Amino acid sequence: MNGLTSRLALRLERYSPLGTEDKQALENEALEIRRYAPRDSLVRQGALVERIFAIVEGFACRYKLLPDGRRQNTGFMLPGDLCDTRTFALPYMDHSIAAISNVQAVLLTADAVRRLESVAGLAQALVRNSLVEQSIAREWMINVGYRTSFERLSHLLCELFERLQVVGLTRANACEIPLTQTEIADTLALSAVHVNRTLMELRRSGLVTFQSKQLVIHDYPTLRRAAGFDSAYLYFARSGEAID
Amino acid sequence: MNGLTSRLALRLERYSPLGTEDKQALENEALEIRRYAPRDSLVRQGALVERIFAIVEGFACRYKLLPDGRRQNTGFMLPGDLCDTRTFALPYMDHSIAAISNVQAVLLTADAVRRLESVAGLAQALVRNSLVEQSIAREWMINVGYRTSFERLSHLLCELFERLQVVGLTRANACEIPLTQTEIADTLALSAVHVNRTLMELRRSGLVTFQSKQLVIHDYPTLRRAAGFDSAYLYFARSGEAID
DNA sequence: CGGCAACTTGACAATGCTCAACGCGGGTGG
DNA sequence: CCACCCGCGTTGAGCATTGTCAAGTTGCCG
Repeated sequence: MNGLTSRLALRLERYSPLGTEDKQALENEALEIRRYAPRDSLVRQGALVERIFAIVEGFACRYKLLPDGRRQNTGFMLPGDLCDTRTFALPYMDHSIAAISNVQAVLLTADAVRRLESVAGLAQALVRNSLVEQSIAREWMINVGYRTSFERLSHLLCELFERLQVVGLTRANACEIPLTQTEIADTLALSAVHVNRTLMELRRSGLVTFQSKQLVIHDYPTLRRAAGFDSAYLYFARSGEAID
Repeated sequence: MNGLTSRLALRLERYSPLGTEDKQALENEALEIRRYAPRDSLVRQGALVERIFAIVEGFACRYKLLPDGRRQNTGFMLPGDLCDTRTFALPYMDHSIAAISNVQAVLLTADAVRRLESVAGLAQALVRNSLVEQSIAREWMINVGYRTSFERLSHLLCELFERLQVVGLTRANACEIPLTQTEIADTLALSAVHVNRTLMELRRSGLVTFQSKQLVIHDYPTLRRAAGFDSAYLYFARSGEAID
């Protein structure tokens, strides 16, 4: 297996064990690779669904725009993340997807997806992948809903760290998160100014520093507690173990 | 077709046309019916998934609890609504489902779901049903995120009205919505007190009255505009027409 | 008739927003 | 090579929306 689909495999393996034939099948469908620069659009709201994406490198995000220009990010797609394979069943996109950093993505056609889903080991992993995306959406509703700015930000950082950890993109207690404060604001439904202040507060309280895209977590237990973070909603099995 | 699955069929038909054999298949699987009183639990967070639900009568809601007792409703299940058929692929529920009013639900086993999905006309409708649920979740993220209390409430009322309309549960410009102000508050991430004030404001401005569970919309065009409501995310085709 | 849940209203507090100004750094064009 | 510019981050001051607390009312059900 080359580097291209290895993150995808790492990710899917947390949902369901994969054999070599499963990984090979992934590799076989990784035919069309595309690169995107920050802010490039992958799909736009209202567009027909002709390809779905598997993110191989970089951060992308799903978002919706309000008529007055406000923007809400409804999900992040990290390396190893894959769109719901059933997306083809709807005629148009209800939201947009754009690159945040430099992104490399595998484009999959409906046919490619059909072939992948017919591979025994992959089928379940793909289904679970979509279900977890829904679970994350529900958790985010709580995040932008009842949590305070401090909890929101802490929670997002915990989630990003754990999701990156699964695909091998963290070092001990640090990782790279290529988000601007404005992008975090559009995710947490806060103003950019307030994200800045909250980030300062996190720094002053010694829990976390986040500067020049580098996240360093100084006190994870306290951070988790402050965020009310319980990773159950991510459904990550320890690698090599069954999820249930 | 008896009354039991008729709402379900009405709903699914908006996603994909159904033939008589499709409706018959639904009817055939409606074996286990259960009734729930307000606040009864249908499934609890953490529980194993053994049955999924199709709501035949009444309102239910999905929700998560925060450790300190705050509660966030993450979705409503109205008559005709059906859980994602793939829910069985995850080992435990990440959220709970409870009845809001008196509820009548059809319980479906994994086997029943498999049989339904093998019926040509139903398969696509079931897939779209789940995708729309995800689309609604994204819209709700915006709702609890950037919208003001006035917009939030207006938006929720628009959504509920249109969803009920599809299953024939509205009269001209009115419908029954069995929600308390506290339940609305837990949905919109507002305090119950503020929901009350906002409801008053809607009433004073002549857009809507909502009293003793009866919603009456006096000026729908203005309400929609105030809410920034665009029903595209619900993906309802006009009955009898293809969705795309 | 009593009791309880839901609703209503007022006063006050607080979290987070807006506006505004300024620093900093990297990229670009003269 | 330097100067400028622009995006991003930082900070302050004042304000607004919404939360909290508290008290009181209404209406239904037993």
